[in-house]
Amino acid sequence: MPRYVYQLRTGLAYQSHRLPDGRRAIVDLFTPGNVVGLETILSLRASATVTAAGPVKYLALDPNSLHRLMEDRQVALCFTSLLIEARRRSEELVARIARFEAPERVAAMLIDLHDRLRRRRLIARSSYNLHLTQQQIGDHLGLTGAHVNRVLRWFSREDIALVKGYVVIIRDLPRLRRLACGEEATETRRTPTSDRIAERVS
Amino acid sequence: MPRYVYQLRTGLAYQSHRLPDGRRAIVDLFTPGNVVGLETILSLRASATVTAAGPVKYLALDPNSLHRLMEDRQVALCFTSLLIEARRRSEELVARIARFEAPERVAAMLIDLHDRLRRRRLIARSSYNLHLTQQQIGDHLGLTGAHVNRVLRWFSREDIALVKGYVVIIRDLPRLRRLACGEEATETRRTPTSDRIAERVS
DNA sequence: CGGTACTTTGAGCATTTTCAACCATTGTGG
DNA sequence: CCACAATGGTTGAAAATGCTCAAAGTACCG
Repeated sequence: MPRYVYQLRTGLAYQSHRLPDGRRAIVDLFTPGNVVGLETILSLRASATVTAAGPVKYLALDPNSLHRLMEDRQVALCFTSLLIEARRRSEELVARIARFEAPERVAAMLIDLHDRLRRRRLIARSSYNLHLTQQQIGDHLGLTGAHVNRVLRWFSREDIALVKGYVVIIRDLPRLRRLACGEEATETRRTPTSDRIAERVS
Repeated sequence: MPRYVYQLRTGLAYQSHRLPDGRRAIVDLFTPGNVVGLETILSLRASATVTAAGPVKYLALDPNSLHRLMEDRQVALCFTSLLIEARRRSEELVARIARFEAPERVAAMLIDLHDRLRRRRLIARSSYNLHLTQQQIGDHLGLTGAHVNRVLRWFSREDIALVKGYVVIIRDLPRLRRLACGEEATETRRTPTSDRIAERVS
């Protein structure tokens, strides 16, 4: 059953999977400009749910208009490019969750959103709107809401970033960025062991 | 700099990211039929490395032939479909790593590969070839090699599946499948608490 | 053989979860 | 204006899952 395709205009939306026992994973975040439901290009059913996080505006494309648009080679290429972009987002998220510690994950998410919004000139003075609860952030990063809270408190104490009431204020962008790249030791990280260095040069 | 696109014919390959301090994440596994390097369709540089896991055969497409092929609408659609499939793989991997416990992650990987190979009739009697070290499996699932080992020993003791010397033998497919869906309690999982059930029905 | 790469295992430890309680804010109906 | 319920944030103590490190075992290969 073909469905609509949406382009987000303002606000934030996310795509999530839910497990039988209630666990939830938020597998992608959408910022303005992102297109939702690209898999319906090929009339495939969506496997996941998309939810608006807070108030959003979007542009809806019905399946017929979409097919007409896809006749145009340029438009088709553009959609392909959006798909490639979405895939890269997913891959980076995998790496982030698989190999980052909690503070790095949160930092990476904050930086990622900062950069995406900034590229669209939707950001002023390193502050932006993030309409997600700490539980939702946890579901996105593979953490519990409680632990997200602890990390955010730590960011706050260290004056790295403040996240309060759906607003993010980045106080130390360079440091946050280093954290987001796994280049800065977190609270308790040890220095690399000798064989980890050995592995690097091999 | 446009590069080649490859279709894997036999064997296994993977795409990985590496962090500055040596940590590695294997963000996608390729089985026969999968296409590697799709992002070069749009002349984008690849951000990740692709590695063959053991002996492989593949078909290489140089950028020129690729562009000629893409003239054909049907072929272009086919590539789009491959991209959508790749994206779905990534999303499922995110959910798996974010919300599954270690045994579920390993089970999900084994089942996923089993199903993908079976669809291509590359599997006989629930046994197949998996040319990955336990360390590589860990890098794929966000675990350490040592812990992957413990999970595999447990699968072996419980006679769920045997993974030895790059060969997987599934002994209890239904149970492995239940584990892979998060529907079966692992070693130490408690029964769902009442409010988790409450969340489910809400 | 010696070497290399991988697996296996144990002991101790760290990060993160669980569970529980309490607080803050906001909206709602009386 | 005041309960009040509902939602989300904050925090602590205990538990656990998974990690680190180290050592020994196995298998293969030149």
